[in-house]
Amino acid sequence: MIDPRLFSIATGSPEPIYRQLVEQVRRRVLAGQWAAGAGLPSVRELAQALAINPMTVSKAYSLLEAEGLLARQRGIGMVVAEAPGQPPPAAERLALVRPALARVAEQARELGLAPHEVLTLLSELMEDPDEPRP
Amino acid sequence: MIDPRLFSIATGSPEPIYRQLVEQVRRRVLAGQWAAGAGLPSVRELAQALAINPMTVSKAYSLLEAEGLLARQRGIGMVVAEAPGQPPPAAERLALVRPALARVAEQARELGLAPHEVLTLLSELMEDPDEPRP
Amino acid sequence: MIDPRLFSIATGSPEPIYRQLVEQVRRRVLAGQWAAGAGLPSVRELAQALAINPMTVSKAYSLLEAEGLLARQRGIGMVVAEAPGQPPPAAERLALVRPALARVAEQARELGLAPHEVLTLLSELMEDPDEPRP
Amino acid sequence: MIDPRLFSIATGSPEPIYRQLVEQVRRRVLAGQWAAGAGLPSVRELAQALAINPMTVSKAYSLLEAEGLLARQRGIGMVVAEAPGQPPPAAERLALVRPALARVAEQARELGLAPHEVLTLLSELMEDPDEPRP
DNA sequence: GTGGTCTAGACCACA
DNA sequence: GTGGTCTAGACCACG
Repeated sequence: MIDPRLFSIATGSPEPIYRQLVEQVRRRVLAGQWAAGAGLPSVRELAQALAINPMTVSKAYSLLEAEGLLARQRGIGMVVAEAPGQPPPAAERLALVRPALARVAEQARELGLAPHEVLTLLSELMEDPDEPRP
Repeated sequence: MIDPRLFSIATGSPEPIYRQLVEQVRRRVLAGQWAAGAGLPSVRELAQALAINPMTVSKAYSLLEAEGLLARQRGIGMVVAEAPGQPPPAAERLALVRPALARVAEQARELGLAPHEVLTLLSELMEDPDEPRP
Repeated sequence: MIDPRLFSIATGSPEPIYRQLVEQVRRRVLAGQWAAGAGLPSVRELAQALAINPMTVSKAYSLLEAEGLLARQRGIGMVVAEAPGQPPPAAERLALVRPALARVAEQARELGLAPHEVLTLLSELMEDPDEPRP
Repeated sequence: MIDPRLFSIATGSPEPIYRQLVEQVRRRVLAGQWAAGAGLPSVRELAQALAINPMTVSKAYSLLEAEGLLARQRGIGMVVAEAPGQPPPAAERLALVRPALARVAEQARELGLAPHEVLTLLSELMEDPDEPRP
């Protein structure tokens, strides 16, 4: 079973808890970090580990089930859904960051930044996210 | 007067409309793209152009006035405030997109994307944001 | 605004209330019975009309929004989403009844019924659902 | 002994597994497809063949025994009970699919489908259920 | 044990 | 006014 300690929520964030959970799971499943069929922590267990209400976890799980990323096994719990046949292609995963990237690009243009400035910064951030600011 | 068509809102975005407006104006003023004293569209005019509630525009203008970026001129409307003294250096403007860029970079890494894939996409988006997806 | 009295729930049914609502709305939207942009009853209003908890209505609306059939207009309420470009083709609507039809066909075969017997019955039911049984 | 491969369950269906089993058996016994006295697969064997919990099979068998369709024979297992007297007429068996068929017909009408479209689809499904979708 | 559903009530952000 | 989120607690069906 997937370790409940792999999940985390930022209580101070404006992003709702259930959505933080949804996106954590979605990214890990799409990236293939969890094998198909792997069992997720039960609603009650994860709720206790995160000190939140079980319904909040349940809501996240339900949305992921509707999305087809998780499957319900009755009496067992939630498991990672079988991939529809193919491992997720890079193009599809790339499409997931496109909207956020487009928003940043728009902001950079509004700030009058040159493309190479932004690209250089992104390159650094992709290589080593924890690098101290110059 | 500043053209209302320069403003845009993404209705599908989770970001509130008033904040989208605030940050668009803030970035353009900080980038020096609008001269001090330039007049902004009236609340009613901008609200109609964007098909949103006038109260939403008013809220954005009020926040920008409180921040000192806009000033209210009786009988004229909102104008761009005098620059506080110095034109902002590129490094400082670049720092404004750093958090958003870092967030995207983290998501991309979680998705197992290679840096060059993301950089290529950003490069395209910086050059021509309206380019149709392949 | 769409009349709340158009909605109905069968309290005795094993089908959950929120799902009854989801499917009622889905069929009507897909059949084009409601124009794009038409406003749905507010959560509170529909909840009161049906004498159920507002969260139950909210859950149904949220699922329909995730499915893309409804859209949230902030401060206004839920509206029927714009069709992606085309009115829903008959083939797509037909596909929606395929699983249920396949299940019935399987049952009929298990009962040793001849195809023409079942087809005749369905034909009657399609023409006049309230016809008394022979 | 009745071949365990005659049984099938749809894991994705909202219908509980034990009820899928109960109704499959009930239909086949009523249709006279299995002779009285024919032996059913053992609980363990069927559970393994369907990859489900033995308790689920046991529950289905118990319900069918209570209904009088199956009988428990010591040392042998479950067998098909003696027919209550008369072979069931076709009209009676047809009545068993009527409710499900009426439900599908109602959904099809709500979707604005023409009777002949639905009848054509059902005809295909009755002839060859495993035909690939066009 | 598992998840699902519904209720009741509180608080929040947005328009 | 709108919907969204979270909590708490109850009951149910399934395995």
